[in-house]
Amino acid sequence: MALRFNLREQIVQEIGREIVQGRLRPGENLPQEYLLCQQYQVSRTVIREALKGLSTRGLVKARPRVGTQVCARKDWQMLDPDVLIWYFEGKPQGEFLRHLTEIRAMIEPAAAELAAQRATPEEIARIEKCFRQLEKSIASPKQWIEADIEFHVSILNACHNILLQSLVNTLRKTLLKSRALSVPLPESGPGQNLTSGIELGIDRSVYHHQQIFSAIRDRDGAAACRHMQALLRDVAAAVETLISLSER
Amino acid sequence: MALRFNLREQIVQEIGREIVQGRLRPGENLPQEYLLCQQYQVSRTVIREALKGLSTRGLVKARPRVGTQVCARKDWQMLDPDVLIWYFEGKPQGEFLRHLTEIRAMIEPAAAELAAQRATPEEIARIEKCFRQLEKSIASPKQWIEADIEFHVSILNACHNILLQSLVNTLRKTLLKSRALSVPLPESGPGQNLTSGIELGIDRSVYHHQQIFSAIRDRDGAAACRHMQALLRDVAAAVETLISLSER
DNA sequence: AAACTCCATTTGTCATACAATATGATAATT
DNA sequence: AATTATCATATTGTATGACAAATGGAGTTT
Repeated sequence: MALRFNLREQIVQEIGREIVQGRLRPGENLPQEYLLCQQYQVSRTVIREALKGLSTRGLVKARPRVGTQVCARKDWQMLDPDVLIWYFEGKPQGEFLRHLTEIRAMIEPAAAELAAQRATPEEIARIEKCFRQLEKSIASPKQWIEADIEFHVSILNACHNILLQSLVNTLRKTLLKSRALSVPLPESGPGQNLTSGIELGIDRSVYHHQQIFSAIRDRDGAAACRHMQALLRDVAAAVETLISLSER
Repeated sequence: MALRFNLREQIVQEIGREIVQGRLRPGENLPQEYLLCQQYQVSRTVIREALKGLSTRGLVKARPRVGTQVCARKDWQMLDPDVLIWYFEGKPQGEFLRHLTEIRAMIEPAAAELAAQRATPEEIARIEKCFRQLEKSIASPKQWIEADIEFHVSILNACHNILLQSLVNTLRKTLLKSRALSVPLPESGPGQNLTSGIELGIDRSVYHHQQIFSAIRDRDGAAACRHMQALLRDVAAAVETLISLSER
């Protein structure tokens, strides 16, 4: 067992995975606290604090005399980064990226349009700064991904909608915590064509980003929306490519 | 203090509000555990389990020797329904509805289009059932709101995107837990014109819903998108009306 | 100035006891 | 017989006291 966490956190992770990945099913009772103490060889304090971590995430509900039951899926706080990670760990590679890209394709064009109307001069300057950083990062995949994320976050923040910002922040945290992005890079040996393929895509990507930034700066919402759509079509295609490559 | 909750939950709520509503600021230290025990007149067990609930939501971080610090806002799990409610409690009336409607206007047209492509026959039947229920509920505001929510949820679920479903579920839970919807109804005395205004809107609303359902059934994504946009324009206008009325 | 050692402070963990609560069985009442 | 009231019991909720582990800083050495 990894020692990155304290006892409580380790047990949260273990039981959390058991539930979210379906080995403990909704309605089932967890063993009683004193049995969990024996099972994990820890004190009841640790078990109870771990169960609190799960009940805060809506995964279990404890009641005296009844015990601790696994909640129905509709009660789960799926938008907790840990819950999301546990969930997608149990799914095929790339599934998270696929869903993420899809919801981005729904949101970001409309968000770009709104940002074009609402962004303050400071926010436009911030978007430009992120774009310049992106231009400078085409050589380094790691830096490029970071700069790319910052660019999109800066646009979404310019919408001045706290719910949107919260969603983006959650997805960003999940993306960075998960290994979703660290998968395709290791196999740079035989897949040299993958690298060139990505670089081919990067030129188009930089162009799209430039067009999006210009449109927002010029307060042209329709154009910002259009170019964001085009960019996300490319992203979706790239994700599918990565998935098919990682399946070999 | 309401006794709806156990001690731990009460303290989670109290300190959670202190943080999210800004009376305890990021970087600040909470009092040490033994001091909190004195302050709230409870055992350290309760304090620790409460702090655990806050740290799971990303509001605080505890470290030996250093104490328990309020986290930066970017670390907060804003999409936890409790955190959202605490946050909007500190904001003007209707602020949550406004932000909610805005993010719906970004997402739902695209989602309706996707649903038109992807919905299974069962899901289309479900959407129709929700629409029929809506038609039957025009007389009862309470039932109408429920049916309306179910209709939109059924469309969003037909997109088969777990992230989208999770977001919708979170917002739905928050809406139902908060008093956001229970505000305008009490003042039905002098505001009779409000009622008639809403009923005028309901006719249009039923029409829009009908068009949306038909478009999805007929696999006409573009039309579904168009009609959803029209509906949400009306919703946004209604929200603004309610806000201005509640400000009198 | 940098690295190391030690110390004091705070949270982390353990153990035990008792209180509160919800369920099901049992008894009392109609 | 059906319903209600009571009680016993199992499980989590809370309290208390003790010790362990981790961390930051002061002081020491190089």
